[in-house]
Amino acid sequence: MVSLKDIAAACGVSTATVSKALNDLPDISNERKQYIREKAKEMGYLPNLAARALKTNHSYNIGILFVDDKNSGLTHPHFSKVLESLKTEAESRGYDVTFINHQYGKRKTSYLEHCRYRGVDGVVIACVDFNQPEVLELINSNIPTVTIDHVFSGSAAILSDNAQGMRQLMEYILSQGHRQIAYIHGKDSAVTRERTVSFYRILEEHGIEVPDEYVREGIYNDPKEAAEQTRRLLELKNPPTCILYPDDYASMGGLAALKEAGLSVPEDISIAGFDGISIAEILEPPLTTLGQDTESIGRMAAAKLIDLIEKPKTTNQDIEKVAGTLITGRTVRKL
Amino acid sequence: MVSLKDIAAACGVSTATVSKALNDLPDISNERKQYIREKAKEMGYLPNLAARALKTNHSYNIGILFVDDKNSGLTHPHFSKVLESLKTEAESRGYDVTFINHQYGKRKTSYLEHCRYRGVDGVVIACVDFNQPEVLELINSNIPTVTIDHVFSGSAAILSDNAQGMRQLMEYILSQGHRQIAYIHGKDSAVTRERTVSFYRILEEHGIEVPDEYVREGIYNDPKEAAEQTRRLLELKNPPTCILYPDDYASMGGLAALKEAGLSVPEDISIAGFDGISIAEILEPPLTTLGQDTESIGRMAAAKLIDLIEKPKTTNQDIEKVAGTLITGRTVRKL
DNA sequence: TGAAATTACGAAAACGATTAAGGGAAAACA
DNA sequence: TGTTTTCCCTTAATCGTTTTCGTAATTTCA
Repeated sequence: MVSLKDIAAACGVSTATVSKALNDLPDISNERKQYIREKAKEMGYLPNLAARALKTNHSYNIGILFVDDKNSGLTHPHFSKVLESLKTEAESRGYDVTFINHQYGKRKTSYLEHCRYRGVDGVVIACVDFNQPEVLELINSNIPTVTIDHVFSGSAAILSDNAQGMRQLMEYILSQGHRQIAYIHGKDSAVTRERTVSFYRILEEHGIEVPDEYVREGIYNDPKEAAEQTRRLLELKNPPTCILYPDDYASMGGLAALKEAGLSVPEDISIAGFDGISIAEILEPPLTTLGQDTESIGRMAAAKLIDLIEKPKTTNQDIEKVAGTLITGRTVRKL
Repeated sequence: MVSLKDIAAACGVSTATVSKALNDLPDISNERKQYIREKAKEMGYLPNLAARALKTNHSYNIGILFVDDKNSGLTHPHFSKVLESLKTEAESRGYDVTFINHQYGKRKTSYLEHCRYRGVDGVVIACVDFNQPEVLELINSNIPTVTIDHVFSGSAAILSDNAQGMRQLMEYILSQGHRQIAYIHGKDSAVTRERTVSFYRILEEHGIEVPDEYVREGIYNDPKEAAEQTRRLLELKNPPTCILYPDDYASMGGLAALKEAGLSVPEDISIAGFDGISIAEILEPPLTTLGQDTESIGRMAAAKLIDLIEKPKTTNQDIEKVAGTLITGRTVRKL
């Protein structure tokens, strides 16, 4: 591997000069700067990141902390898309992405330890239980953090506009004439609360009362549980004409349960998901859902974190909302 | 951050001694070794990876090169599961995982350059066009590599046993009485060839002739294309009783096309996928498919690569096959 | 008991970069 | 002409490890 020293030798200057030339510092005459840069390119020079990191405490590496209940990791139907876009943005700014966890080699480490050990410059936190002390420890550390879908003092945040999304979805369903709308929501979390509150508010605005049995707790991304809750809803004396699921993936479980019960969607009963994962659109009929702007969420999270890393002056407490888009699909029929 | 120097000071020894004690070198008396280790733990010492990497040229970082035609990245329905298991295994052995690509910051880099720059200790290569010169350059470099689903001289490989998988799937379909079996395969690749050859061979073994129109080229993980090819098959004078798709995800496109054409599965026509992605089992009816052992593939790839990194004596040319499992599902009916 | 071998440690160089401080030469100024 | 600035460049320290080599102290052996 060619190092600064080699270039210095080839150019007949000191390594300091080469370093400055390559980093575009003002301390070097223009012609020499050009010459050195050309020579470096010609020699195929690649800076040694380890050496640079050692000296500057800057690794060009950002961490992702992402641990959902179901341990889906990279296979999470919704977040894998966010991650993909996050990764793309990070890469385009010269950062690599490392997953943070607490199993490291033989020993358990805290998230913070893993971050320090790997020397990440910052961390994006998504989809974890934000009340875990371990997570708090990380957020309260001096490592810059950006959280997704959760606001935390001491951390910037990117939020999907769940309330507005729920509104778009509900307004559409209501416009199709539905009045008996059930909602199988996910486990309690900031996102869940936001959506649920929005759900109740919108119905109230329309003067519609919701029977308690219509609102049930399910589990995010758990089709079996969604199927189970769906069966419960079907047993009601007065079953809903439309069922909302916590997410698209769960809604597929609901769909299966309905089919098993001999009902067809949307002729006999309507359903809607949330997220807009890619499978939703290739179902027949395509799923009615609220498409989250995963591309923006991921990109903005990376961008914000890197801004925080590179210009720490930026306030640590800004929050950006990302709007979703209604995907009409065909699983909600006109009554 | 506490460094070797701090521990050395606290223990009244030199940094060399501390380093040796922590790395369990024989050059240190046992009692002192114990004492130093305790002190280090007590002080919350974490080694500085950058410094270590600089000195040892070992980053405890492995690269993943993974670029499919559809640029699905982390959202690839099948490989995301392989990656997840790969990542888990790597982490359990103290390695982090970095994605390799050729957009890095502003400039384009070759895969090899990215690897050298990030200083990865080895690379797992999957799902790329193995004929690209860039990929060859990487494989022929001195960086240890493991390829998935492709054999290359100069690289270890983990292979899914596609021929055997195809056999299991076909034998099942044949056992259900099907004789008119169409196959929409993916674009040409080692995997595609292996499956296609197996497909023809098995039919031949059973004395069944395949009309040319029954074997069509589709695209992996492309439901739209699968739908299109499905429609073509339905137009035939003598349409098949069962359609094989390149993968489960594509088969959902086929399923939608069939449904649109007013056919129900499996009553009117049977279908089968390949891979065994999680959605397959929550469809109603659940998809008949060949489940690939993604867990093993990912784990073995990571394990082999790390073995290669840590004990370079291991031959560079060993190949392991991973068997799949038939997932019966209910989309192939008995004729 | 004296020589050889072993053990346990430390001093110091190195890895490849960044960067503060210093200095020589040219340019600017009086 | 002498002094001050300015411009470029070098020297050298430093980041936190690992590792070679030297050596003092101890043990082993003849």
